[in-house]
This record gives sequence, C-alpha cells and structure tokens, in this order.
Amino acid sequence: MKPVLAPLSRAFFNRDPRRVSRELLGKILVRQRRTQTLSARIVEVEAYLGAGDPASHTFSGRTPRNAVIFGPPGHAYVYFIYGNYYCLNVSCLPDGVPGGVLIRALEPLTGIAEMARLRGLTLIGPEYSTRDLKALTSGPGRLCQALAVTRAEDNGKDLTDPTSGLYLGDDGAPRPRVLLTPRIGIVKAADMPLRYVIAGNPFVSGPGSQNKPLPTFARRAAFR
DNA sequence: TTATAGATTGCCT
DNA sequence: GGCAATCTATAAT
Repeated sequence: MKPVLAPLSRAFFNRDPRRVSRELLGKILVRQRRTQTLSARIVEVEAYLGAGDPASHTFSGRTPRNAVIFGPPGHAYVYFIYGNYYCLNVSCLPDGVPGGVLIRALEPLTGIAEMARLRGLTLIGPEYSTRDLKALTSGPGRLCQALAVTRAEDNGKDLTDPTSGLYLGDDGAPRPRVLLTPRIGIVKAADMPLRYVIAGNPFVSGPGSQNKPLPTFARRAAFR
C-alpha cells in the first residue's frame, strides 16, 4: 500500500533538536491502522538536548529506558509517565549522540471518530467544534491515546518508514510562523525557551498565558 | 531491597 | 486553581 504522504527523510532528523523542532511544526503524524488512517498536524513540540539539558532523560547518561534517544535519528522514543500516560518523542542527531523532540499537541485531520473512541470520548459529527478536537490531541498523553501509541508497540519504531504503521510525513503545507516559550511541566531548566508552537494555533496545549511571545534576546538563543 | 520523583490528566472546590 | 491517581525507571540504601 502506497503511503498517502511523502515521509520525512533520515537527514531531516540528523540535526540539532532545536532545528528539527522548528521544522516539525506543520508536518503530519500518521498512524496506519487495520482499516483506516489516523492523521494529525503537529502544532506544538519541545526540544530536549543531551548533555547540558538537565530536563532531558538523557542528562545522566544512557540507560535501557532512554536507549532510543542515543540511537540513530528518526526513531520513536516512547516512555510511560505518571502511571497513566505515554509520551512520544523523535530521536535526533547521529547514532551515539543524544537529543530528541517531544510531540506535545496535534490538530486532528483524518480518523477523528476513531481517535475519540481511543480517548474514551463520544463526539457527535459530522461537524466537530475546535473544543471537541482539542480534547483529542492537545497534550502529549492525550495524543498518544488518540493514536494508540504505546511503549510496547511503538518504542524504537522508524518514523521515516511508512510501512512501520507510525510515521511522519509532509503534505506540502507552507512553513508556519513559530512561537517560542519555556517548556511545560518540568522543574529543571524550566526557563530554557525550547517549546515551539505554531503561532496563534487553537490546538496547542496549555492556557493562553503560556503561549505568548518571548523577548527577542531569548529567541536568538533558542533558534539554531 | 526500598524509596522517590516524574516531559500528565481530569476531577474537585 | 489545587491535587490525587497510578506505575516504573532509576537512585539510594
């Protein structure tokens, strides 16, 4: 079966996580299920650097859990958090060098009814409100539920391979305007501006106060 | 072997 | 706006 979208290349991910973060905005995450295709546009991500980033899971070295982040670029690092949720990252940089991007929010495109079912919600279609769609994929734990992403099933998957059932593609949408903010939900390095959102997009997570522009000096440091 | 903190969410007041 | 739920990788003992 031919992929609907052109997959992103290995080279795309073989770069600094900050660059990958910025360029991932607007791209499409595709989940191929038995009978249908779930897809959604990436509207919010966070960069996690290796050494030098205390908030990164790789900060204190390689462990069995974070091995994927140390591996080759373009692979899925899925971890379990707070006893309830999974979070999905993409590995960046060459084999042996840590660094990745956490996918934090999506805009649902296709397979919306199935996403709702996976989230345990009932949506009344065929027209969906922005509010309903937000409840599906606005947040790293939510989007993993909506796309049935689990550690057992998806950790280590090659996200440049359309036949893997989970991959990242480009639909040719124009590059969006990008907003930078501090990352969400962390204690260490809480002020580093490494969260990237599509400016003004209604599907990003968090209250509006977390989605305001940073001063230019902070942006210079974060844009690579 | 035991303790602890956590890249979250949803329900409560 | 506050906080409990719930599990596990990793650190500490």
